[in-house]
Amino acid sequence: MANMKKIAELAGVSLGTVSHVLNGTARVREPLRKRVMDAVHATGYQPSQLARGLRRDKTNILAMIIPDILNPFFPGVVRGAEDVAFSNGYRLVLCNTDNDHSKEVMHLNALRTYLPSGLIVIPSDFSDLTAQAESYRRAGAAVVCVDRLPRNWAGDSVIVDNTEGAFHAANYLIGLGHRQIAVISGPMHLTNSQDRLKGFRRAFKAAKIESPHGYFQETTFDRSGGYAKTKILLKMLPRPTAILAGNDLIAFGALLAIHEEKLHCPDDISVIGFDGLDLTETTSPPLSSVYQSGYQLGAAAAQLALDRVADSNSPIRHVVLKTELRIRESVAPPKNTNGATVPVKKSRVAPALTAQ
Amino acid sequence: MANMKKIAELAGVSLGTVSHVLNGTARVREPLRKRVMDAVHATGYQPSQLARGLRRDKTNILAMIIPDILNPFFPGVVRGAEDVAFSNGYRLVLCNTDNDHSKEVMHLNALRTYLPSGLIVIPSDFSDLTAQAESYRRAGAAVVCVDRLPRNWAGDSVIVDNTEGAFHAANYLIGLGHRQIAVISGPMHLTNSQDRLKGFRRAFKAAKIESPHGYFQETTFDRSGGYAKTKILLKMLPRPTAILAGNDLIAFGALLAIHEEKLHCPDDISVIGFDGLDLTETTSPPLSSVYQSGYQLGAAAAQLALDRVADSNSPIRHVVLKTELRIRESVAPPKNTNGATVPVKKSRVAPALTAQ
DNA sequence: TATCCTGTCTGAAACCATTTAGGGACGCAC
DNA sequence: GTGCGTCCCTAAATGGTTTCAGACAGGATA
Repeated sequence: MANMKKIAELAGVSLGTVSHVLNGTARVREPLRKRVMDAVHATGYQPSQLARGLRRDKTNILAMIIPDILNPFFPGVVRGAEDVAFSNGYRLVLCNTDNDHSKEVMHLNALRTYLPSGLIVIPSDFSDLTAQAESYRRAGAAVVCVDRLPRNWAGDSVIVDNTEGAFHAANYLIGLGHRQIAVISGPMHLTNSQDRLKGFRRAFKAAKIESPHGYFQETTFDRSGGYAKTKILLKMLPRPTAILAGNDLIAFGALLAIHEEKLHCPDDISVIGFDGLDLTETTSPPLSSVYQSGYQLGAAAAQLALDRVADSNSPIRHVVLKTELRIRESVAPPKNTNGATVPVKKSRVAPALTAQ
Repeated sequence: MANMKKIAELAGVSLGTVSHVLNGTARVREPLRKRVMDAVHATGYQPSQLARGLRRDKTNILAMIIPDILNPFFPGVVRGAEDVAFSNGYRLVLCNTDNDHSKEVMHLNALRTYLPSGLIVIPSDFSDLTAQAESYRRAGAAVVCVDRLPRNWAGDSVIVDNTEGAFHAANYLIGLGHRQIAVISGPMHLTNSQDRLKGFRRAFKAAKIESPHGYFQETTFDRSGGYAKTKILLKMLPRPTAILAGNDLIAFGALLAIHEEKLHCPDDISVIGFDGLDLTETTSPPLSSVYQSGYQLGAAAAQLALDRVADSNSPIRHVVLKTELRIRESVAPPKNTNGATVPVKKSRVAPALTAQ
C-alpha cells in the first residue's frame, strides 16, 4: 500500500502539505492541490485509519451494543445506524449482550482501545451504562442511548413515545367496547415497559376501568413469556376480552396460547402488540400493533452520535419518535356474556384518531 | 489511559520486556513477569489495538459483509460469527450491501485501511469478490465466503448442502403422492439457488416426473416475489398440488397468494420453504421448511477465518453443513381431481428418511 | 528603492503506543 | 579465557497529524 510519503514524493510536495490537502486543514493553492490529488488517484492511496486514529486519539468507528441481533426488532435499528454511519465515512462494530449486564461491561471495556468516536447502546437489563459511559465521554467519545434508558441517564438518547403509543392502543380497545383488558408487560425494570404501562393505565383511568389484579402480568420480551402468561389469563374469571402485549413477541405467544386453548382471536379475545414487526402481517390472524420504526431509531441515534462528535458542547438531545397504531385482524368488539356482540357506537378508526 | 511506558516504569523494566510478557514472545523470569502483571492489574492497562495493529499490520477485527441484516435469515449468521469472534478477542464490523455489487466494492475498499484480520462475506449479486479478495489475501487477511459462492471462488467457504436439502423436500412431497409440483426458485445466478434446483430436479427425475414448463418460476428471495409467482402458478392448468419455494420468504408470499385466491394450504396445495426461519412456526398454516442453521454457518465461517489467520498456508477448506427437513402443517397429500385424497403407501416421515 | 506584510509552502521534529531486531551483560561449563 | 545460553534493554520502525521556524514571492506602502 502506498503511504503518505510516497504521495508527497510523487506530487513533489512535503508530507505536511499532503496531510493538509487531504484534511483541508490549511489553504493550499490549486495547482499544488491538484498535483496531490492526482498522485492520490494514480496510486489509489487511502490513509491508514490506524495511524490516523492513533495520532488523533479517535477512529472513524461507531460501536453499537445491542441485546441480541436475533430479536427481530433490532436488525432495523442496526441497519438504520449502519446506513448513517457508512454514508458519513464511519464503520459500525456490532456487539450482542444477551441483555446480560456483565457482557455489556465486557464489550464496553474491550472496545475502548479501538478508540471509537461514538457508542450507540441499547442498554441491557440492569445496565450500569451511566457510570461506564463517563469514562468514554472523558476520552472524547459520544454515547447515545436507544430504545430504553438506563437509570439516571443524562446523555443523548433516542426513544419512541411509548406512553402515547400504548395509550392509543388501549384506547382503541376501549372504543370497541372492551372493558376486561389484560396487560402482559415486558420487564418492569425497563423504561420502555414502564412507559407503555403508563399509557395503558392512563387510558384505563380515563375510561374508569378498574382491572382485577391478575389482569396485569409481567414477563420477558419473548414469545414463551407471552405464551405462559396468556395461559394464565385465559383461566381467569371473568376472562379478559382483550390483551395488550408489551411487544409483538409477547403477542405472538398470546396468539399461540389462544389457539391452543381452542379459542379464537379476535372473536373470543382481541390482541394488540407493540413494535409493528413485519411478521405481524403473516401471523394468524394478522396482528394489530403499535408500530415503531427501528430503522429511524437507529438512524437518529447514529446521527446524534455524529453530531456530538462534531460538537461535544452542544446541549444534550433527547429525540422522541412517533408511533403509529396499525390495526389488523386481531381485534374486534367483545362478545358479551350471551355471546352476542356489544354494540359499538364509535366508528372503527375513531378511537385512535380521537386519542390524538 | 495508561500506556506501556507507564507499565514499564511501574514495574521497573523496559518497554520491550512489557511487550514480551504480554505477548509471550520471549522468556521472562518469574519475578519480573509478576512485577509486570501486577502493574498491569493495578492500572487496568489495556494495550492500544490501534498502535498494535499499526505495528503488526493487522488488527483483531473481522469484517462481515452481508446483503441486508433486515432479511431474517442473516441475523443468525451474524450472531454466530460475532460470538466466535468475540470469544477469540476479535470484534466484528458489519456492512450491508443490499445485494448491490458496487456497494460491496465500496465496503471492501473502505475496510481495507482498518487492516482487518479476516473478511466474512455473503457475496452480493454478481459479486466480483474473487478479484477483490486477492488484494486482501496479499495483505495477509483471511477471506471466507458464506451461504453462496461468487464465480470461480477458490478460497475457504461455508455453505449448507442445498442440493441434499432440496432433494429431501421434493422427495417428501413425492412420497405423499404429489406429481404436479411447481418450483419457485430464487435468482438463478446465485449458487444456492442453483444447488437447490439441482436437488429438486434430482428427485423429480428419480420419480419420473416431468413438469410443464411453467411450473418453474424464478424470482427474488423475498415475499413479494413469491406472492407474484404463486398468483401465476395458481392460474395454470393443471394447477400444481404443491410448491417448493427457494426460501421461506418466497414461501410466505406463496401462502399469502394462496389465501387471497380463496384456496387452502395444505388441502388444496402444499408448500415447503427453505431456511427454517423461526417465523415458519407462526404462519398460517405453520410452514414446512428445509432448516439450515444460520448461526452455525456464521460461527463456522468465523472459525475458518481465525484458523486461516493462525496458519495462512493450511489447505483451503470448504465446510458443508447438513440441513434438516422440518415438516409442519403446510403439507398434505394431494387431492385427486375428484377431490378425494390420493392413497399414500409410505408413512408420513418415511420419504425423508429413505432419501438419506 | 527599501520596507513591510501576507499568504503559501518546506523541512524537521515531536508524538501517538506498540513490536521486534540486535546487542550486551551475566553466569556457568569447559 | 572462551563459548554459549538466558534474560533484558535500546532503538528503530509503523503511518499518520500537528507544530514551528523559516523561505519566498508578490503587492502595498513609505
